[in-house]
Amino acid sequence: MGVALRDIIIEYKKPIAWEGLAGIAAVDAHNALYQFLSIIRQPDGTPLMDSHGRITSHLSGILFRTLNFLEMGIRSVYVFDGEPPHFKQGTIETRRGQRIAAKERWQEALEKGEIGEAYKHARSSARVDAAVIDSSWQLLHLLGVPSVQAPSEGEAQAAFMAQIGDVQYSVSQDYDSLLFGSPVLARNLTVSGKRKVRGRTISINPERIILKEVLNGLSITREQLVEIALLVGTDFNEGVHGIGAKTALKIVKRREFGATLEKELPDFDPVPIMNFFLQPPVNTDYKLSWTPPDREGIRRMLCDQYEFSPERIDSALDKLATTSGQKTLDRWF
DNA sequence: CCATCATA
DNA sequence: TATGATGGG
Repeated sequence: MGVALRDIIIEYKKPIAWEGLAGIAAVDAHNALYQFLSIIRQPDGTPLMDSHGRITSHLSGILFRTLNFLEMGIRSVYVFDGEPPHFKQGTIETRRGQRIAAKERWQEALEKGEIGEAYKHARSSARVDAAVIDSSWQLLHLLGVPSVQAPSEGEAQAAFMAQIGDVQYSVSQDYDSLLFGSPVLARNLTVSGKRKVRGRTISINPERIILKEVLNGLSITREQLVEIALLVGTDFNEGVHGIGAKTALKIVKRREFGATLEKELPDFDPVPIMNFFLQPPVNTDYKLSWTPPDREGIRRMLCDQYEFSPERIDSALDKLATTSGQKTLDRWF
């Protein structure tokens, strides 16, 4: 998923306290939803579902995270993907195949009673489908959180909104929004601050990446960062086998991007993808406004339709009303 | 993922 | 008050 720039970006990832994140955040909806669907599962891999078998993991994730963000002074905007560019087709098909394979392995592991394996493969089988998107859109509306429909890639739309100052930063686990020009990217915005990795619980803290710091630090332009991405591979192209981020950085700084591509991938034309990163299609016709959560509406949707516990929903909403202080909230809505 | 409860 | 285990739908 995304682009493998980790090795050259790692030193520009700075820990950031929650107070420093107060403001408006453009959330990469697909990334967040995938994360929720992937992780919010029982140990054997079964996602949260209502009695009709409809998946509800993402609704739980959206609800608690949105309310927690509000308590931290973060107003989120969810940015949804539109039509993918035609050159993403290969990636889309590869992922589809991987999901199907993972689903089969999940079943096999279950039959063998291998719970840990089952969970692992179940995670990889997660899919953000139309039902997930529709229900997410509906819940966000009830929470009073604006959603924006991107014409194409959500990360590109989020980057645009950050560039023009409508949001302070974009939120995603992927680095693509930097390629699209997002001045600030925030990662690891989990409230619990903990994650299980191979049985161990490690602490995960929010981090911030400032595009300007990356470019200045590496002494490259955004165009060159995109060149690096094209060499290592993106969602839109395969990249050159054997070239990682560090090698790509050297190549690009030596101004050998064109020569390297010509030699290694003579049939690949990078220009359309380059242009897509540098001037992606974006929607400029949106408006952002936040309203207080619609308690009754949320209850009707989550409790009456999806069988959430009313007690849990009430206590989550009560916490927002009291702990943050009504004055603070009134200023937002 | 997050909330909640048991345990210390 | 902190940590770990468990359940949520």
